[in-house]
Amino acid sequence: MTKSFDEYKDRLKEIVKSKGLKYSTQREEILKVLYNSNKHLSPEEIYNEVKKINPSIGLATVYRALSFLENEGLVNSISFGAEGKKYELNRGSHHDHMICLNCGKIIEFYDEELERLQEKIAKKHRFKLITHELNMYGLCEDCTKEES
Amino acid sequence: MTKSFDEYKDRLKEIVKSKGLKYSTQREEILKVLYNSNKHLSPEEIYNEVKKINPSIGLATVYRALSFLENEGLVNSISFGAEGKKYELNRGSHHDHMICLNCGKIIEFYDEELERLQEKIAKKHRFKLITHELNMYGLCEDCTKEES
DNA sequence: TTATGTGCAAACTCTTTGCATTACC
DNA sequence: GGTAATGCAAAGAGTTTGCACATAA
Repeated sequence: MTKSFDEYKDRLKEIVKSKGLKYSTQREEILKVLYNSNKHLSPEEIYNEVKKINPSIGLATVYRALSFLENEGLVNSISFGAEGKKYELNRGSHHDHMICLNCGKIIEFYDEELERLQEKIAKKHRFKLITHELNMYGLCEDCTKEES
Repeated sequence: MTKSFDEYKDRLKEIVKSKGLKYSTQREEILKVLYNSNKHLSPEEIYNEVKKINPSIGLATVYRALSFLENEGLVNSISFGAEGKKYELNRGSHHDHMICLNCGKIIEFYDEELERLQEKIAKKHRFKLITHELNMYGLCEDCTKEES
């Protein structure tokens, strides 16, 4: 089952309150854009989306809000080679990514065995694993066909 | 057994020749810096190292050479979250990385099972895997002790 | 000789920061 | 009313590009 936007909004309110900070509609709007997107968005893309709701928002606010939201764990970022950072809403489920080198499509996946194996590898090196990022690059189904 | 620098140098000469390009000492010097380093270096760090050998080299040359060397497969880059791209000599063996969030140490590792598992996952999604990058973030042995 | 590679500086892109103003508590 | 957050513009950091000159083939 998928969470409603209000649940994320409430979580944001909680965080803001617990830190003695002030609530702002801008942060909420940015969160909403990420909620409504099923893709990973760059700061610039997020900025353009939010402007549709709130034309007077500034790019700096987007950057500041994204750092804030990421620090608070509401949002995750993934960084592709040269293309820079992209953001997605943290929907509570960890996953990794396959990235098509031809069309840029991103396939998210989660594999239990993969998670366990990483823990095992970390342990072998006496490394305390906190998080990880796995990006698999190649060709998606459509682009494989296209190639032939 | 570990390859001598001349082997990398010869490979560079081969590539340059086969493409009808011209050999330059700058590219060789940059390759040498990477050969002598056991760490991942940023373009800036590489620039500073090369300047010790060749004080008149320009930063732009370093960037151009790194792109070239990476395209030709002599060098690999890995991109950490915000810290940008770092480069290492491609010593022929694929590996992944564990990055200590406390001291920044990078542990390289290779795990056969992990490679196989990724192939399996890719196949399940009809994805043609070409390459991948796995970064595991956490605490290295020393920093785990320090924490207690 | 001729085209590639280089060094320098300027241009560009992406991100952060300072500051006056706005808006939440 | 006091302080955090915003919007704007300017500053920074990192990287790329244009151009004249140097250099390998």
